[in-house]
Amino acid sequence: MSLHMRKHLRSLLVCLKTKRGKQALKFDTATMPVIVLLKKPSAGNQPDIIPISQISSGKNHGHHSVEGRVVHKGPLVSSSNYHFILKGVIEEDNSKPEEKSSINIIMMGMLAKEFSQAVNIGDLVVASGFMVGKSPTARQDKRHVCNLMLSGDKALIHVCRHSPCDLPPPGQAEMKKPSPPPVVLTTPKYTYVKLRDLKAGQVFNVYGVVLFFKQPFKSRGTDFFSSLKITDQSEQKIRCTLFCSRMESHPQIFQSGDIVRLHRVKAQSFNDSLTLINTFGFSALTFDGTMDADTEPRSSSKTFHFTEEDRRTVTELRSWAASRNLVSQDLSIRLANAQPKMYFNLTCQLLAKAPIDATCTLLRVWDGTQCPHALLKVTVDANIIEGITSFSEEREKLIANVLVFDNHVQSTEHLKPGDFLRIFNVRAIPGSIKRPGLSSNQVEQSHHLSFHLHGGTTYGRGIRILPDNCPDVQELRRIMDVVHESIEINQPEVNDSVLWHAWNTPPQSPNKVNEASVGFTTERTCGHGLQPVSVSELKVCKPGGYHHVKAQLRSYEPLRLHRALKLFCSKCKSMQDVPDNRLVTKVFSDASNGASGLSNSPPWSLSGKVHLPGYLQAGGEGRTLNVHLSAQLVSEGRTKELIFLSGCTPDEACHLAATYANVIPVRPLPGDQLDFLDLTVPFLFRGSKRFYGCKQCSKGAVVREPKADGDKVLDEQNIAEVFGIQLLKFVMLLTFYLQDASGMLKVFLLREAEDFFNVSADEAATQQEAQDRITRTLNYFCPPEGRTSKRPWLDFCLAAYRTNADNNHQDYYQITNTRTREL
DNA sequence: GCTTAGGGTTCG
Repeated sequence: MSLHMRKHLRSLLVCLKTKRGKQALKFDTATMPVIVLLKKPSAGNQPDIIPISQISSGKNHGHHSVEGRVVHKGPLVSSSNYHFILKGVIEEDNSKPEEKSSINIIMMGMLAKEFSQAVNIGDLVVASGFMVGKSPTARQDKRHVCNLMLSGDKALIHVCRHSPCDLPPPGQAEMKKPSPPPVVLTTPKYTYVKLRDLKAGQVFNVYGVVLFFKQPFKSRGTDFFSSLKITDQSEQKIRCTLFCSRMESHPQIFQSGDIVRLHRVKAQSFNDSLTLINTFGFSALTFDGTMDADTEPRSSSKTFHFTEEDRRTVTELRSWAASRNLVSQDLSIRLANAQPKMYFNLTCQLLAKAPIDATCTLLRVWDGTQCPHALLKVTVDANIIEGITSFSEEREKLIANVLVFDNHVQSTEHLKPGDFLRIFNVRAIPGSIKRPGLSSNQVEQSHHLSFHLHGGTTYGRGIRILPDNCPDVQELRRIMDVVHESIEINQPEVNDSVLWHAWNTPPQSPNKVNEASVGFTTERTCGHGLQPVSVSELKVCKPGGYHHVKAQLRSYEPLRLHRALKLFCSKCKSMQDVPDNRLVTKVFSDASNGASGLSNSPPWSLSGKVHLPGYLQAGGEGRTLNVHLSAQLVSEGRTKELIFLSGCTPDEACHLAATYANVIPVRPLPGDQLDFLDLTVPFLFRGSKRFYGCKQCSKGAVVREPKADGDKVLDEQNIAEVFGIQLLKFVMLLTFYLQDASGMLKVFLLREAEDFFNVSADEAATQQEAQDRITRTLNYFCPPEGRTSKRPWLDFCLAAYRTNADNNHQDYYQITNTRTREL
């Protein structure tokens, strides 16, 4: 490839990139509508190229493309319907005069814009995914009687630059650089109408909250069909009937309450009410309807138009829907709550699938919870199972067999083990049902549940794969991780593993181990006269209030207990992880490298050097650090109360904290000022304790001379106050998964964690003994080597609450008025 | 080529 050609292509691609950036549109190079190629695509990679003369409006050109050289390129025109339109003409090379070998091409939408920027007159292009229409200008321009219309997802234009002669001669390379669009474009603006204002026969763009939906399914015709009912602030409920040849072009609705944006839908009267039907150029975006959820749209198209105003519309619809309690009946439940005869939506992970017969497929799924009812066991020949064929006994208890019938068998074909699914309108069927094709040696149980997805699409029956970024999937993964870990720990063969021992540093004092062998229990300290309820009863209680339960601790997280420690800001109420030691070391080291060490000292300080012995450094010969002392404290003989260190490591700060009451790592600023290191790391070392400040609430914190009036002791409180630092407090946060015969319940241990363990978070942060007590307690409640029967039954008092931000009516529970007692 | 389906529980 010649140099000027490379240059030209580079400038072309750069231009595409920057232009896109300005439009703030989503692009994926894989589906970029205009693709610049160095070679013509090989025959296998694109539809058949047919001669332009063979184009006819009566033919199906769905699999055809045409090739031609661009002989005319019109201006890019802004259009209210399609955002942009551009007309061009392509002509076949070596064309015969008697053939109609030049044809008008009309590009719409982003394709037009891309074409305008990327393609020049003289370029050879291959167009595919076009519609064929009658050319209204055929008489005048003497070109082909048809024109090619390119818009939407399928439309594609390849620009072929396969030989140097396609490129401009060297001298013209600069001139041929794509110029800005020849028309001044206004920002395209879509207008949306409220559902009450729809008029029959007209095409609209609308927003709506989904009240009901059916997954797209193959119609008897050529398209996938999906149906939904939406509403908006105008209180009108409107049904939508959508036909798209591609499954992905349908709105990707995961649950009722999702919000859809539909472009180019036509209002039609059907059965005395208006229905919306998609028309040419239809596109859909879908948003999570949950308040405060991400406003990232779900779309199969990479080139949708999405503005801040859209974001606002979504937010408004969300809060409106929340205030109207529109989607109160959430049919999604966990296996733990499945009851006989229930219809429900199951969000789960597929572990294995197996064809039973032509009308039935078995899906083996789990959602991390255990169904309280005995489940149907299905015996299937291992070699027809796709996915994991056998599970441990513990794992098997968590797996549900879902039998999928008739039309849904087809939609299981593309499912892969590991996929996260939502199965809509599953039915829990009690008792034993004979199924065709199943061997007779299946275990019959008197009271078992089986799960069926019946044929048909009533009530939105169907299966959908949920993408990884879906919040429900993330939640599921998290639960599964915990359950998975807890199952692994319960496996005897894993019990001795290095991992397990690594998590549990052996208790420091052997005496404590003996004490621990006696065990622990919990007791409630509240005066509530409440009768304990079962976990499943508790879940159906009205929100709020206190509840007593008797349950076993099935698992907890974090399993690595040091991660239960958090830093809490009492001012902004934020909670953060304690920074990892490697991160702390890096911040210290960056600060040392950035400091020259030669700056002047603040006027209030006495500066000097301190020598540290070599054993602190690996193989080092000792280090000399820059130190600053408060002149006033020194004059009062209180030299050992406070020292500022610059260029030190965290270990060195710790080491000096044995000699000096307060050690503050600093870095010199230009001039004679000192500054704190990044507030990610401790700003103060006192004895074995490290103190952190809130980044958010400590803006404007400065190192200044500490005031130590009279004999006032300098501690973390008054040091933080003097410097303007908002001190963070250690807290503990654990999640317990409590279980009784009726189900599993996730509860938090936060506010009263210190009372619960009878250990302060500060102690847990620094003292081995405190850490041991927590570890021993949890090991007793949830024995790593133990089976369910070994877990003691524990009494809890729980406070139930709903957070304001949450609109999916998820209840949360926190352990309160409960403490552990040594037996 | 211009339909397909147009919500309201099941064969198993």
